[in-house]
This record gives sequence, C-alpha cells and structure tokens, in this order.
Amino acid sequence: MRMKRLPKDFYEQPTLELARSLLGHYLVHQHPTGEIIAKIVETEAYLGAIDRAAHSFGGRRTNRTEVMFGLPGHVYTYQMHTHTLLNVVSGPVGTPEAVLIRAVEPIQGQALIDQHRPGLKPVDQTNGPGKLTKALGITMDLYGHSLQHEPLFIVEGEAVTDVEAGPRVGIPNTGEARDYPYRFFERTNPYVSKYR
DNA sequence: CTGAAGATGCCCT
DNA sequence: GGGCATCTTCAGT
Repeated sequence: MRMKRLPKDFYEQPTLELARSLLGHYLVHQHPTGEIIAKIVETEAYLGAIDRAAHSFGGRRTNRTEVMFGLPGHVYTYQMHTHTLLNVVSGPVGTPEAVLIRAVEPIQGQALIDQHRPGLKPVDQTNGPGKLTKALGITMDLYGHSLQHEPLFIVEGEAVTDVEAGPRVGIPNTGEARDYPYRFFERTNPYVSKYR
C-alpha cells in the first residue's frame, strides 16, 4: 500500500475545505500491539471564535482549548463522558479552529479493532466519533501530538466524489450554529454515523 | 474544593 | 425515545 504522509501545508487550508479534503484519506495509528489504518468518511468543522458550537467560541482560551491556538495539523483530543474524541487542529496560529473526525472505515488491522471493540457488527465498530477512537486505541495521551510523526498520522488515501454536507450532530443548544452545514460525509459509505 | 455540563454511546422500555 | 454511565474541564465559592 502506498503510504504518502499528508504534508504540513495540507493542514493550512481553510477549515471548511480541510474538513472536506480529509474525506478519503487514511488515518494511521501505530498501536503498541500493531498498526491500524482507517479511511476518514465523516468530519465536522468547528470555526473557533465565530462558532458558538466550538469550544473556542469567542476566543475562549483554556488549558483544554490551548492546542487549537497553536499550529494546524496537531491533535486535539478531549473527553466526552466515557469517550475520547479526535480532532485535527486547523487555522493559523492564534486562530482556534479544528476538524472533528466523526467516522472511519477500517482498511487494515481488523483483528486489533475486534480486540478493542469485540462482539459488534463491523459497521458499529467505527461509525461514530467515540467509537472510532476506542477501535483505533486513541486516547488523551495524544493531546497536542503532531500528525507529521508517529504513532498517529494521516496518509494519502482515495478520492471521494459523492460528498454531502449537512448540519452537525449533537449540538442542540448552540443557537444559529446548530444549523450550519459544517458536517461532511461520503454519502454512500455505510460507516457514516447514522442519525440526523 | 465543589459541582455542573458535555461535539457520546449503550441499554432499556 | 429516555436514562445513565463516568471522566475531564472550568467557573464559582
């Protein structure tokens, strides 16, 4: 398999374009017990200061959001109840934007995924932001990690043509921001998270 | 220090 | 369709 790592400047495009562009590329996690590769099939953009749904809305700068103010192409992980969620930091330094990875399709390392999420239909192992981090073994340890390095990075994958955009998921109390079409997904891909 | 809230998912009815 | 698990963060005392 061709494994061309996405260059630093890939992450420098505007956040909405980045969210769209990430679809089809392969997320690689070199887990201690083996390598897992999965194709990104669903993303959401969070536009920082001007986006009420973003943690960094209004320029809110805390320990948690700090990494979003830094270089694009780094990892913003955070905990949602019992789950870790994975974001890619976007926007130039000082502009706290990010792209949430919402769903992936396994390409390699199925045995490991089965180990992390046993007894489930394949589709149910990675069709959600909390599910995929568990399946790939991604934890809060990766907060601030650069995607230019091991053990977590993104390589060039496949072109995706049937992209659909729609409202983001799970942000009911964010006023106007609730309806912004900042969610992107491969329309025909069965691993896209279902609802909405 | 305490408590409330949350970009979720799973299990129950 | 509703309740709840279970963790971290952050604002308020």
